[in-house]
Amino acid sequence: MGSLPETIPDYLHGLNPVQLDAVRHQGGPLLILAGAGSGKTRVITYKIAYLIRECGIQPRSILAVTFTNKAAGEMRERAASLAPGASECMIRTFHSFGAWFLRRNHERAGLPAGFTIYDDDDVVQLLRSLFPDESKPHLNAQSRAISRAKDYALYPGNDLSAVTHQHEELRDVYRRYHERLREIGNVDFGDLILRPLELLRRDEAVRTRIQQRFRVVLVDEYQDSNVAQFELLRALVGSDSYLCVVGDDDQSIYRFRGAEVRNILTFHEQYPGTTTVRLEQNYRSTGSILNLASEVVARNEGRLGKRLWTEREDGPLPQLAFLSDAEAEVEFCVRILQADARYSNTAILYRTNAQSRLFESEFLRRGIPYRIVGTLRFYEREEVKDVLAVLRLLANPRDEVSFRRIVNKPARSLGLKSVDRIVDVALAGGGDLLDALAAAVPGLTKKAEKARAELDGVFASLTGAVEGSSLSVLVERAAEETGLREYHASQDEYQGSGKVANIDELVNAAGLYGSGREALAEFLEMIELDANRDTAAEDGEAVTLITMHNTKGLEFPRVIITGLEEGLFPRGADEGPGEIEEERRLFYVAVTRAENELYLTSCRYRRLYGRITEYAPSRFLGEIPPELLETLGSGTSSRRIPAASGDPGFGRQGIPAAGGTVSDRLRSASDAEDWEEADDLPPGAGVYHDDYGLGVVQKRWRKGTNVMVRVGFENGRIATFIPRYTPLERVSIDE
DNA sequence: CAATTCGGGATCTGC
DNA sequence: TCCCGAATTG
Repeated sequence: MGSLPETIPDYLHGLNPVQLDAVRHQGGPLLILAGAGSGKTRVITYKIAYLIRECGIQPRSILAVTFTNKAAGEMRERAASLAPGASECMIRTFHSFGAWFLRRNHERAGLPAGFTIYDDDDVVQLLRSLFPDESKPHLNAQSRAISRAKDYALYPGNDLSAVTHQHEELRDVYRRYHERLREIGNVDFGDLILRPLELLRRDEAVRTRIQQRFRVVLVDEYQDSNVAQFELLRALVGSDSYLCVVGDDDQSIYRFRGAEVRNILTFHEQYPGTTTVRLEQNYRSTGSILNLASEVVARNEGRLGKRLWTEREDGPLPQLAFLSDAEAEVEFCVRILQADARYSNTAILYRTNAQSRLFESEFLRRGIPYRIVGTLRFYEREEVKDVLAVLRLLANPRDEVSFRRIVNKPARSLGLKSVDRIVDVALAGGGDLLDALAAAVPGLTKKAEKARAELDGVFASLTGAVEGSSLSVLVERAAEETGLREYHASQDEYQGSGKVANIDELVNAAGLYGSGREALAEFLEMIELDANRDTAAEDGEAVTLITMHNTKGLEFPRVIITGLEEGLFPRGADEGPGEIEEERRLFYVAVTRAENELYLTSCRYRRLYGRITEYAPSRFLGEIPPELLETLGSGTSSRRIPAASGDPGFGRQGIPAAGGTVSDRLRSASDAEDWEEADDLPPGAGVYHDDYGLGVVQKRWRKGTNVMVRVGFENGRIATFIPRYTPLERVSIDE
């Protein structure tokens, strides 16, 4: 690596001293612990520029890995503006890097050139064709377990008990899935990491070549990496490569899909000689927002520890509103929105996508413009997946999942039986389904036989078009000649959906690619991996509706975090302490999105599966020192705020309501509900049960004529009771 | 083989 | 409450 320049180049002058250290660091491994809003992207992009401009590193020997395409795109753009050569760097997501690598080495990796990527839905379909008698929920669970196993780099032969309790069953399911997927010649998301890892481990020539190519490896959002990615990184980084990872252990929120916080917590052990740099100055939020965030996350045990600070002033205190129900919550948000002409200043955050519904319908009704980030992903739409299935089948004719998807859509009298016969013929002869379609298939009815011949004609013609015409023409013809376009057009007609428009969008997108098999594979890869590109225009005055997970990396002048109720957020109230810590980190992420103003809302009643359920306020509210926020309408709370205690899973006290506050007025409507039989057992109340001991009421709802309560006990048990029949003694649980 | 109806169960987060 | 899959019927 080049020598340190004597003077600091001009373009680095905007950096603070710690950032500058991180940018100029050379030699051994570097871990940058970058707090929320600490200018992380800035540091990475400046570092890329610095490596190119000052250290004489070839741009093409720099690999930067991110977790989302959005982050990759942003990094690419910003780096290129600092150092023109940076456009030659390889800046990709882990998965997209894996796909690139496999595409380039497909032969050595044992894959056909036209392999495509199966998403979760495809995986379930494949499992379904292997185990037709299993229920869908069960297959969903198996698919999740398999993908989790792959996150941990586990194979069917490994001990899978970490992934599921039914590991014997999973082993068999996983094994058959694994074999079938190899026969088909496609990969799933996990394979995009695992198969490059396998190849690098077993093929020294490939490993040496790639290690020589990438002299510098940068990883963003390292706290979200999983075990397989950790291993891949290790195989990728040679002894003379420079490795720099950037992340924030406090923002690790993807455990459910295999992210392993330990990767970042133990990085310095895995890579001896690591230099650690902490970016703790926050440039985003006011002091009072940061105070609140820090207080909450400080309760987590498993963290490296870091305290954000800011030069900004304290600003207004975050506000907390207790509301009666989700309708009142919408109303509350609307009022905040109306205090400011700029809708785009505000983001409304929620834990689950389902919560967006009420906001959508109300905003639609009132003419409040909004945009939803990341719910319906473009390629997951039915019509898009249909057309893609045709294309994928052209790319890889052994793709059984895609074949089954479109063979009888629109209906052409090829039912399950006939399709099975065709697939059987294919399996008997190498697995090529398009060949089977062209062959004589025994046992078909006259009608089915005619349909088979027709479909064969369609695919023969499309196959011919793969090399001959441009990709957008191919996509167009694929939609047209299979009848999918017409099929969806008629759906549009009586549903008023915009399916054809989406197909057109797909045709458009294909226009950016060339022609031929390679372009086709590249296009399909982009669609699969760049899942949530917004079809709607980004700009314009609109409120943002978004899940907390999706806000990672974003910021807004004003943030409203909704649904702070025990059981909704944190969600995994009945799971282990690890789950709660993860939820707490998610809360931290959500809070630190806010630049100037922060609002928190908590509803007493919420409709769940058509039933009205009463919830206790989120325990996180009890973890905030009262002086750090303003409870709406008065200085005192109008509802029981859970008091924090040493044991994060337990303990809160009943503070009787203080009347006459704004929040009281806001929640008038549904309070009229009577809960006679369990009147002294509202959520948050302490109870004693003869067998289970001390507990806290988590939820209360109606079932038929009975009132039910769900109680979380000190010993970790969760149980549901009908208070009318079960003796539950109301107790005070103050220490 | 396709269309209609009915009943039971429930996606939490997402590359 | 809503949606999907199974059973039923044409």
